[in-house]
Amino acid sequence: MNQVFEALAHPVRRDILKLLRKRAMCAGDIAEHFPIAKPTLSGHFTVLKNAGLVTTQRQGTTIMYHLNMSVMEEALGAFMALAGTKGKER
Amino acid sequence: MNQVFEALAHPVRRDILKLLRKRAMCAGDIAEHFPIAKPTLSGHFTVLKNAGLVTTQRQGTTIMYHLNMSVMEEALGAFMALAGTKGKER
DNA sequence: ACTTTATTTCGGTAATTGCCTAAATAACGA
DNA sequence: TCGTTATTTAGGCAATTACCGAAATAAAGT
Repeated sequence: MNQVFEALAHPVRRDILKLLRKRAMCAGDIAEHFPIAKPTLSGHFTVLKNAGLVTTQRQGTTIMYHLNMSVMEEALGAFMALAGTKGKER
Repeated sequence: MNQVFEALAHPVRRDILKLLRKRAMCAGDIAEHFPIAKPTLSGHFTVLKNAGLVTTQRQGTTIMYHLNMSVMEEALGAFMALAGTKGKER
């Protein structure tokens, strides 16, 4: 869980997650949304992957990045425990 | 909000918040819960304070640290927006 | 004014992070 | 197999972070 919080600490990584919330995307498509070099983004992908927040799936020459919702939910739960919120009742 | 996520990235800082969730505490009392030097903890306090997650209030020689619930809730909201959860309906 | 207690600031070091360009790898089509 | 496209890995650098011990500051009691 520590790796998750560390991954969330960088604004670009949070923006990547926000993009992937809509749909899975390949590295190149994601790169078009940011003014930083692709190798730098690749490093961010690695951080997100190691945290379990995204999964990858190669499709030919491209690699699709998927948001891992279950880990997102887990992190949300951990955060709520921290904030003192009882849970996500509805 | 970025400062909040950065503050949450360190496990010791998250543990400090967890402690303060129960009750406000002074720096010395908090220090007893961690095997690290007081100047190091003082640095963590500064990070939490700059993020707005805690507030301080001097009482004589001691300084009380209070959890700032409103900022915690804000952060929780930002996290939920990230996770795609609609909100904290109940 | 001096001492004690609580906490921070200072000065320094080792490790990590974030970024880049250049080079390597992977998959594909001609 | 050669060239093209997509992405990662390697190498390097500047800035930041996390930590410590020593010194400074703040408040209070004697």
